[in-house]
Amino acid sequence: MKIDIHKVALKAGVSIATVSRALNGGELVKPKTKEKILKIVEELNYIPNPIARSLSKQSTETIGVVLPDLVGEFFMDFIHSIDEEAYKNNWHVLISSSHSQRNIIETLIELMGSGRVDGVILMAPQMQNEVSEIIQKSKTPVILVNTCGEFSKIDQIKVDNYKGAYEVVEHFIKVHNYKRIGIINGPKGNCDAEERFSGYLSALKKYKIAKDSSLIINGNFDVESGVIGFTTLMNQEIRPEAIFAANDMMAVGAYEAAKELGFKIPNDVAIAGFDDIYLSQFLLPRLTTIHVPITELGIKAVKFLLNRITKKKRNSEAHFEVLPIELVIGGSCGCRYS
Amino acid sequence: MKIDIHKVALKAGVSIATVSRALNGGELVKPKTKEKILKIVEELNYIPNPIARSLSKQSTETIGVVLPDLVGEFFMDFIHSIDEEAYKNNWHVLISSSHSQRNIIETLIELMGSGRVDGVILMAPQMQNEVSEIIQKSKTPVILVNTCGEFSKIDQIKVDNYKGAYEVVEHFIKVHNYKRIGIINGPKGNCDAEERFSGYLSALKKYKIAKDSSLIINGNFDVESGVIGFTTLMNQEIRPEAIFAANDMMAVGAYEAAKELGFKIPNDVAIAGFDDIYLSQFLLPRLTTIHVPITELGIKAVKFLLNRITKKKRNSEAHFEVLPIELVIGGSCGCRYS
DNA sequence: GTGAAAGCGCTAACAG
DNA sequence: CTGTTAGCGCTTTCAC
Repeated sequence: MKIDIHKVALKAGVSIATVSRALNGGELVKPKTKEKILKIVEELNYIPNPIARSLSKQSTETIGVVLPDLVGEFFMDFIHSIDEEAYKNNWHVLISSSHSQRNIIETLIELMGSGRVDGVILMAPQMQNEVSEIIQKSKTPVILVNTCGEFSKIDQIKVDNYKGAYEVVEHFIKVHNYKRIGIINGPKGNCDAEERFSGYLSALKKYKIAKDSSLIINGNFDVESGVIGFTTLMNQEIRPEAIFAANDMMAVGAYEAAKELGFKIPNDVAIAGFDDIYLSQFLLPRLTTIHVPITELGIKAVKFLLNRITKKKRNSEAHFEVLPIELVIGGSCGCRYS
Repeated sequence: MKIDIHKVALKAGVSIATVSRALNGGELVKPKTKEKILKIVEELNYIPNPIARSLSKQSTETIGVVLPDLVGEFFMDFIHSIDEEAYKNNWHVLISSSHSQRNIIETLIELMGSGRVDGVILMAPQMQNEVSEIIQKSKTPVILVNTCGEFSKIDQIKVDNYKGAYEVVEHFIKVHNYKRIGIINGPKGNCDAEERFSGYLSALKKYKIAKDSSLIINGNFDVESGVIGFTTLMNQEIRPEAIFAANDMMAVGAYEAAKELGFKIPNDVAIAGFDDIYLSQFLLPRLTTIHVPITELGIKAVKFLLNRITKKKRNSEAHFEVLPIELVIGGSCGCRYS
């Protein structure tokens, strides 16, 4: 038998309003009454219906998370950190991903318009400008994660792709004295990829190494394009001494191709990646890469979003934050590593 | 400005009931009227409030997923497949995991009692019997995934752990003629682990190899316990010729320990795992393991659950299904593999 | 302090 | 075919 607030009220000999107050507000109810009610709630295992509550309060106490995809531990870690942080604040989390049949914009619009969530965390490295307009028009607070550009009224938090790439390349140059440094890029239009590429270029410039377009290969963040990228680079007359793969998955592809083609890492060519995925520590030699603080990203995203929602800071300055990354040295860059 | 069903009705010059019907039922509305309404809905970007709808219909069209944890690609893949399948049926998915502060039972009870979902998929390899009672008492349909035992009234779907383990060990014996086969077990009380252990024992028995308790080590499914397990096994006077790690993570630990201690796989000792995680294909040599059809598991879980919910098959026989696994041959068992 | 009653936005009889 | 109306379960004024 479904037990509702009326049953509790009946058994306690009070009105439903009092039950509601006892459960929420707090001190507007006589302690004795409250105690009695809570006891009965306990006995009956009464759980207030959150749907009804949401409808009445016009707030759901849940945040939506819109992701480009639902694959890999990277997103899992992100979700996990969001979930934990939300739970600490007694909020719920609704995950939405762009399905095969549906793109991110639709997902976002439906989520914001539906009243199903009070705010959303949007991770969209390939965000079109259209999206920012939609968000600015909406009354639902949104925080952008790993998006490019800066928007006047939207909170934003991201990882320091530029610096990460810069540090990798600088490490190649300063520590190992490599001059011919190739890069396997991420996909066009992907903001993470573009920032990483820009970090690569800056480092070269800083150390007065001329940009050589034969060393710049396009990839799209998957293993396969790492294989192709590596193969292309190493099949040239003059080979690179080092290759920066713009993410670890492509670095994995590079390892595969190296094995296939008989190149030794780092003796024949050094490799570095970006992301510090779990797998990267098991590659032989361990991959030199950039650690991305994904957990911190999730936690902070929740914090700022909740701030925006509950503190009614709807009009305050947009928050913009870039999280620092960290160079993780493995053996693939030429450093000795055990 | 929030736009609701009244605004649509007003603009269309009909009652809200008609709008509702035009949007839902279908053919009880004059085509002309319907068309007009739909046009206005479009214009206004009206999205029916799912909260209100749920309250009214007493159904949410969302399924809950309760997981032991939110870590690793295994769960990510599971979630992904559930999400896709649910989306195909226009259902939503709510993910709940046992948080650091809260156990799986509480999570389950709250979810079932709240009215937030119409049914739940519960993955609980360490399920206590208490849970099955709770489920049987509840009116919310639940499907159990990867749980031990069989319960009269609860749908259940799982992976064939027993057969998987059996096949691995049989492969060791029949193909490679190993006699001394060690095992690094999963945690006590974990059903997957127990079934795998039982498969191991059966295979030994079948081929008339005596059980040797010095070859049986306890682990708990993490890398660390793989390291310890391997080390323990290989530090004995008489070493095993092969080791079956009850999951891939522990096999990874075994690889690490092997490298540390200077053992070559598979020459000094053969290794096999279980799960076929993404990482396992990048180990050198590639790990021989058991592929678990996680995607199929998710899809079927959704299908049976929706069946139970929508077809009102609340009383029909409980569905019990064991999904077949598949032996994946790498080089770690001694087979040649490129 | 507590109760009565008016919604929250929508669906589903019940009339017409 | 379409409108009227009574809920769905809860929160929240407004009275008392």
